[in-house]
Amino acid sequence: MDIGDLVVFKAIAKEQSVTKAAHSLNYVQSNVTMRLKRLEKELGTPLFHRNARGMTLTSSGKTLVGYADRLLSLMTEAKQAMQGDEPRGPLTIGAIETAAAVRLPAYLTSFMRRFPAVDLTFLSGTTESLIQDVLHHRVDGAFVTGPVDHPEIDTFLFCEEELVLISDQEHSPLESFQDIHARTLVTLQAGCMFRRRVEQWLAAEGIYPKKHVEFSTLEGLIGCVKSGLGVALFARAYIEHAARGEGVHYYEIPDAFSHVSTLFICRKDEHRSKALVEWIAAIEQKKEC
Amino acid sequence: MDIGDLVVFKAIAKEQSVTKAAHSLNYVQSNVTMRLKRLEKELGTPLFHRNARGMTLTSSGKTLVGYADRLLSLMTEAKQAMQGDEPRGPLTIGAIETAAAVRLPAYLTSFMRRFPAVDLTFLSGTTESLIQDVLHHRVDGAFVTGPVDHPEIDTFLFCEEELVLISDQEHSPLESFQDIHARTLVTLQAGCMFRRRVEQWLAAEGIYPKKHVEFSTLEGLIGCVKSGLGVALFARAYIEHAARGEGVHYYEIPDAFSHVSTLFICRKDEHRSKALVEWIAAIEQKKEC
DNA sequence: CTCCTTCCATCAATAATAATGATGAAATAT
DNA sequence: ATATTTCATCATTATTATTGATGGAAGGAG
Repeated sequence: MDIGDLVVFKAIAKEQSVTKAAHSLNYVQSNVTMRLKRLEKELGTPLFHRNARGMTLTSSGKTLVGYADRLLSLMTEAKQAMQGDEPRGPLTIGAIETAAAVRLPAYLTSFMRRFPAVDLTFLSGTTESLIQDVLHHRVDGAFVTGPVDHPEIDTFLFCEEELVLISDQEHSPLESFQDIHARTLVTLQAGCMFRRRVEQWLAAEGIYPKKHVEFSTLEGLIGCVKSGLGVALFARAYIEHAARGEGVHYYEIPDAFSHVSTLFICRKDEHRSKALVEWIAAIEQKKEC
Repeated sequence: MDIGDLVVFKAIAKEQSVTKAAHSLNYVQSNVTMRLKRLEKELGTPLFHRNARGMTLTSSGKTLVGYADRLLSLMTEAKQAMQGDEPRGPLTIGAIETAAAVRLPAYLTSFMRRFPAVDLTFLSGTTESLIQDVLHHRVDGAFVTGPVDHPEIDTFLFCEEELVLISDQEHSPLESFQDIHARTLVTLQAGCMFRRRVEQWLAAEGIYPKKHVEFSTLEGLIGCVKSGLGVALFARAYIEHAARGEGVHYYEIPDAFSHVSTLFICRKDEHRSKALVEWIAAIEQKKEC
């Protein structure tokens, strides 16, 4: 069943005449007749009564008018959904745990409020896995730890984090970083930039923690630090946010290792959906403030 | 936006590959590529990411999948609505007042229960106007007073009515039909078979009523007879039905004028909708009982 | 690293389909 | 009766869809 035939059919039904329908469609009469015949043949039922003065719908024809209307309006809706200026449709964003936790929620809420037709999905991963996700189109973009330098990827600075060393308040405060020798180091799983940074720093300082425990979630990690399991490197903003800092000591570490940038990345070359364009625009606008 | 293109698009989305989609559709690969390109051009947005190993949906593509599903299933539904064995769609039936009043309601109720997908519409008229309505497709069929003899029309006996003369009970009962000379004759509007029959009969008897009042509805007519306005010719079944006979005398008239058949008529040659075929079948079945 | 395979895009040629314009037949209105 | 209006049919032309062959780009295997 061809859509064009349905348009022709509707015109005939409206004009109650093949000739008039042909005029209104800027077709020749015989063409309209042929298309109607094809439609009737395909459906196996006459759609019009042929009167001497024109055409009137049969029972089947009346039924088809309803379906034709629905089909054509659904098709129009589909086109508008694809072409409309308003962003809509799915937008899948990846984020490392740390970014997802503190800075994103507020941003995300305002975006969803502004573009309610966008169907936002989030998933988390490590910087490395997210870069692969972006390259393979598994996500439209992702928040990762900088720097990222890849010929296929565009980067946008989202925020800068300062890493601090955290420990619990039950143990006596650390006198110097050398005290870490006697403590357990708690990190997220391999691949997390926080973990790589802490390893770089400790290697530079010549410090080797007594033990190493690996966690997969941020909340789990911070809970363990609080309960005295060990020390960890963490984003200051996150610690200071929402009273998560209670029961925790924190210590600044050297600048060279403390500064971590969170970037939003997406593929460079590709066509970007309206939703993604707006998402990036919102990030750049936020940076200005 | 061509439906065929949407089918091709869905195949590509399902197979995540132009080549595989071409195979599954029994097309050549280049053809599938072309159709996809056309669709993307028409919608002004890429629908797939081109990876080296195949195709993955873009954001717009994901949106379109939803619409394509809806469109295709609506189209299938439309076809089934047109071709399905179950009667459905509009069925417009005309009836003279007398038939519509007594005999039809029960029949109609059972039909609607049996074929809920049929959208039944009723309208009333005179035998003459209804014959024209049938010929001009304004109704699919009609109940009229027989006999009907027209080369384009098929007839089916619906029921036989016996006409009786009715008068009120306030006046003294009629001693003979000659008493009608002194009474008012109440009829339906011109064109009603009851009226024609009463005129034929009275002419044959040489009776000329004092006055003549014309009504347009049955209930109005019978109400007026009851209140003593005059006499009328009426179907016995209707008078005896649902206590309408209270307050009314009735008198049999000669056989030659008393028997009236109610026929169902419809166009002879035309394609008949499933609903109409069932409607006629039900009438013929009823006759057997 | 190179070859091999797999995938999609492009293009020219052909097959299929749609649109046209002319003609005919049937039914009304003049 | 005649002119007019209607839709159907048909041959012709224009357009579009499909094919088959070729090329380039990206992984995977050796």
